[in-house]
Amino acid sequence: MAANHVSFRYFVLGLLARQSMSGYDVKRLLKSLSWLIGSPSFGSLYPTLHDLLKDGLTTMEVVPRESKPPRKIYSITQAGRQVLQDWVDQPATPNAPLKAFVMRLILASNFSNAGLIAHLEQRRLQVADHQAALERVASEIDETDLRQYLAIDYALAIANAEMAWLDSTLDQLLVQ
Amino acid sequence: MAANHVSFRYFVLGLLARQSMSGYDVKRLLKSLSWLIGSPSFGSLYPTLHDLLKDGLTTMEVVPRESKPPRKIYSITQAGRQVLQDWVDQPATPNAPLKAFVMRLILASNFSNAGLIAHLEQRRLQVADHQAALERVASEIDETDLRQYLAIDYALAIANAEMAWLDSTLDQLLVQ
DNA sequence: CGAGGCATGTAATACGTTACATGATTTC
DNA sequence: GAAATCATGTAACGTATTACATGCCTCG
Repeated sequence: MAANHVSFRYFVLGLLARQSMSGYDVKRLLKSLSWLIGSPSFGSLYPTLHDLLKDGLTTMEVVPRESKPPRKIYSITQAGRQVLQDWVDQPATPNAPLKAFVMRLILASNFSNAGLIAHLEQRRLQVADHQAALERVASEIDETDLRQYLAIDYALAIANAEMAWLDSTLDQLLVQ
Repeated sequence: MAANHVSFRYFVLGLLARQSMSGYDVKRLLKSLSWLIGSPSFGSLYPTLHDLLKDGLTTMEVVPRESKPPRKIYSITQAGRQVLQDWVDQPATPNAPLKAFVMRLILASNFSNAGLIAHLEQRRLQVADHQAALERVASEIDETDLRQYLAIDYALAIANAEMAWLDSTLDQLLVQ
């Protein structure tokens, strides 16, 4: 139920776990990371912040400023940290989109090493599946039209790069 | 206005331009390509198909089968091809998500060489921007926590791979 | 004999974007 | 002096997912 909403909610909570900040700050941070995960509009960000507050996962402090609208600084609570930890420790859903993987990757780096490794290994399995599926498709169209092959070739290039990164990163984490 | 919906609509139309098929066939095809673009549910696919038909961009033929529900085969019309061509020839929106790029890449391979090159060059500019943004973020956090650097490193690895693919593919297309 | 694929479709619900509202300050 | 950034928020609207409804066939 509502996996996207839930993960975005927790992702925002995770950003607040690193550092207390205002909604505007969250937006700015998200924008700088927007390439692979996108950046939600204020229309969904502010209500999310209000929900987290209402559920006791954050607290909010109004910081007034002279002749400017006051900033509202959100901080994570103990309850919030617990909920976040539980979420990060959960195994990823089987066919999670790239976006979900990256969001968890950003947060997982704050938590247990074992969880991080599990997360990467889970992703490795998925990427391997995708590679196989892409190669299957490639073998079917290869001979007909080179132009049609472009998109598959692109996807394979990305998948191979991701696989290489996962392998080398897992190596480094396991050696430690 | 509703760029996502519009592009998905046209993307389906583009798949029908390659080959006439049923809604179920479209779903299967989308699933095989689902890695980078996702695969919509029937709840949005069937209404989209109905819309395209209603707007005269496709025709539909009911193919009955003994003791099975009949299949509904959709084919693109001349009007549909025109609309599709116009859409493909449009320059990509400035900050289009990866998904939109891939959808257009899949379709662009069916159309003009010049349009395809323009599409790739447009994307090249965007990826270069992203690389710069990621490196800016990387330089800010580098020294503090190596674990936090992971997600940035991941994104950079993907961006670099995409850049390499774009360069080599553009080379090939321009030589011809 | 149950699970999953084939094949279509609708309705309720949840989600997200766009547009609106307000207003000072900084940058070109 | 216009445009962008800072800073918050709500309401209308569009879009998508999930769940429901139906039913046969095939593979293990």
